[in-house]
Amino acid sequence: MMTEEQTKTASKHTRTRLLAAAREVFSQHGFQGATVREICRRAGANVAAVNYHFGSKDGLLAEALNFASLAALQKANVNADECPRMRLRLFIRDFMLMLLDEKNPSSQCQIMARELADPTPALDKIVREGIAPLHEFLGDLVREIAGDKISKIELRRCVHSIFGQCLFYRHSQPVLQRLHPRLRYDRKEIEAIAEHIADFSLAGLKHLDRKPGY
Amino acid sequence: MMTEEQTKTASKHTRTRLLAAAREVFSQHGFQGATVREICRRAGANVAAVNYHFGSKDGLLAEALNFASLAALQKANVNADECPRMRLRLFIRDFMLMLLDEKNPSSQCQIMARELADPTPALDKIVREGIAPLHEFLGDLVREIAGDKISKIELRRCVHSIFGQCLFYRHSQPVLQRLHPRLRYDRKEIEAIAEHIADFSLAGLKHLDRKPGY
Amino acid sequence: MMTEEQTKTASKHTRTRLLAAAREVFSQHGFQGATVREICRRAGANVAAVNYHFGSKDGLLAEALNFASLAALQKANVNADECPRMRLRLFIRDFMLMLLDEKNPSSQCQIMARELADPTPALDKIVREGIAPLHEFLGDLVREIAGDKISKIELRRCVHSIFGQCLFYRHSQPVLQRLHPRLRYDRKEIEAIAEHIADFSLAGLKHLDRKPGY
Amino acid sequence: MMTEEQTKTASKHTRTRLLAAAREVFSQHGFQGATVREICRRAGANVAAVNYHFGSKDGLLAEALNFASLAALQKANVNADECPRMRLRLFIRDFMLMLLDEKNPSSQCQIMARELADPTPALDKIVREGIAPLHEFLGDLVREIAGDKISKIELRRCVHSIFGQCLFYRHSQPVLQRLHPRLRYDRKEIEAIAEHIADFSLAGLKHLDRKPGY
DNA sequence: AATGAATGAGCCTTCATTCAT
DNA sequence: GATGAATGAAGGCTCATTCAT
Repeated sequence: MMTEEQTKTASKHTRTRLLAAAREVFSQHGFQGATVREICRRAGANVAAVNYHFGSKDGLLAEALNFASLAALQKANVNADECPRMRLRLFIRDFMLMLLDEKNPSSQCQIMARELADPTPALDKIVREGIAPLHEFLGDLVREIAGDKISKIELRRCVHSIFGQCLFYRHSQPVLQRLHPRLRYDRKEIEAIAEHIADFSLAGLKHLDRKPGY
Repeated sequence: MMTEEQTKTASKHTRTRLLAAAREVFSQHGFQGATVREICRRAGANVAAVNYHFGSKDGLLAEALNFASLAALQKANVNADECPRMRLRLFIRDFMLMLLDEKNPSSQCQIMARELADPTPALDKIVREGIAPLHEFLGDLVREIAGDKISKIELRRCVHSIFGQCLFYRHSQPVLQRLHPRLRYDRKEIEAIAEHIADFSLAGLKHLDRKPGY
Repeated sequence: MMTEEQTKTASKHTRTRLLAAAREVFSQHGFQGATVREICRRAGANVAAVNYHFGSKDGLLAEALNFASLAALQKANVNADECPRMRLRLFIRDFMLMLLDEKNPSSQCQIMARELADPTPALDKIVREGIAPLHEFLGDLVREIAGDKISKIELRRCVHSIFGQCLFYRHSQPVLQRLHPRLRYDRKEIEAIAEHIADFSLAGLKHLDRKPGY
Repeated sequence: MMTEEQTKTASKHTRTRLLAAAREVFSQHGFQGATVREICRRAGANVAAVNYHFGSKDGLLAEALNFASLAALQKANVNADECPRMRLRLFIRDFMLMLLDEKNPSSQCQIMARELADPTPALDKIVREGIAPLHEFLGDLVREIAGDKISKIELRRCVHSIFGQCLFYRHSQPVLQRLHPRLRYDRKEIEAIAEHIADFSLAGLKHLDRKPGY
């Protein structure tokens, strides 16, 4: 006999619920900080469920990773019928929304961001399939904006500058909460921040024209 | 019976050696990843030493934190007889050297950077005594450069943009190692990166003149 | 949808395949060391198959036991048209071949030999249906050789001496592999060992004539 | 506050008590069948004690092994002022007493006998330090009895025959208990068995004279 | 002032077994 | 007749912490 609540919870397959719970817990506590027990508890499953479905905690992480949203973001950007500078704006905005959306507590980006500070064996896969393509994508976009005069090294550093500005709001979130306790990162605020980063970065990129070779 | 070497090592108070060891281990493995045993082993002390001297692992972290170098960095910058833009260059360079210097494995900044991703009770102290003053300092400097027309909000975001670019190289180090395995962050490379960040940021700041209020 | 291969494999009842797999795994890893999963995997069956068909791991062991080959060995020996001493030689040779034959990985004897060291509930059945008749058989044979003068106690000890010599090569196999790494137990070697045991034992039995009553 | 019982139990150092408990449990259940929890329970220690003192279950087994009694047995035999045949009798008797003494439930021999059926990483050490010297010792003794005409191969097989007879009473104990439920292996019975094995074996060895080269 | 020994909570994993279909 | 999914008990081990000296 199940309560309605349980029925509802159990309606999705345990496997799927485990993945959802894992994304939540991993993004909140990091891989090391997360416990299989907590994940199973949230998924309404037995402790052994993780090992049954994914072989190990590592295996669960590997499957919890999902680069679809990152790929979608890139695809949408390529398809946008806009000039490169505008597409950079769009990219930063979409990326920031993805990074900071509180409504999606199991955001892939949060898990990935966690991995940076505390790498696990899964980081190789993350870099290969998630981050490297993203850096390449942004590199291409920056090249379109900055022109061919920009050196490879400088291009890379510009990409880092842009990602650094964006990721700061995720990595430093616990700090920012303490520095500015009242600030809420709602959609409007996120878009404003994205606009700032875009302005700031486009100005930075423009500057390179006048200091070629470097 | 102790060898001379041991006597020499033990001559510094165990307490001091524990702190040094803690800074090393915390900066390398993060708070959660560090183990009391490893710290005591490196300090040549007993497992119980940490709890004896500092009450707990948390207490050890709290005492291991040392904001002197951060304060020194700010003081040196204020005293520099340079224009604000040049002082921003200096600041970024010194900050980056502090963040990435591999020769100083117990860098406070590395510990603090770790804390961002995985807050412990010590984070409050870190933010209050280390990060908040630093943000304020950079805020003042940015204001000197950008002028009074810049809004408070915009000022804050510029500070974030600068710190974000700098911290990226620390937070994303595991990723960067995989993306560019050959790159070594020696002093020359760090200074080049700092120069890029300064150029990029100064251009970003300049741009604000033409978009006041925002 | 099944491939023809699978169909062919599955054509034997799952039950039968489970028994075969169980004999293999039990003889290789012992009862405790064997896992239901491994048995089911080798049988190409579901994890639940063992419990479905045999109720439990214990039940599987009970059914996996098969004393047919032991009975056959005794019957063949009885039917051999030879003198008792020659029949003892035959018996030891056949028993050793059964014990050590590597080509028959699911040998009953190997399972039974395992049981000796680590009794399970199945041991009662093994003793009753397998070992006790065997001891009785060998006891009769020894009596034929040693004559009626030999006491019951002494008879029993002689049976033990013979079985002990034989079983040593199975029980101590891991040790023997380390003591004499190069030695291979092929058919020729096994027969040579059997001949030695027979010689040694017949000499031992003969000696009793001169020391009756003991 | 401790009860007198606890005080008494705790009077020996935990480490020592753990070793005693381990020998008991290992000899009763084998390495795999033994649980760290049970060992700690019997030693009146915490579950973590084993890992603290011995690093792991494996480490505990390695330290629980003690070849002193085996070595003592050999030394006593060498020092005995007897003829080789008599020394073989003595050896078998002492060895059997060691193997079967029920008053010493943590007998090294019982642990070693367990290892044979289910080898662990410790078996290498056991063979190297315990069994190999023992086989060598018995080999030398047998050569003294059988003379130099005996081939190396035959010598080895005789050693195996003698050890096989002795070990049978240990390995097959669960079976023997079921075959002869009334029989008790008290000192008198053990000595009688040892005498039988010695008689049987000496007769077996004598026989070799008449069948040299083999 | 400091330590070696010991603790207990908790973690990941394995395994035989059971459930629902 | 048989299965994939799920369970719960238990196991070895790690770790920060505490105890007795």
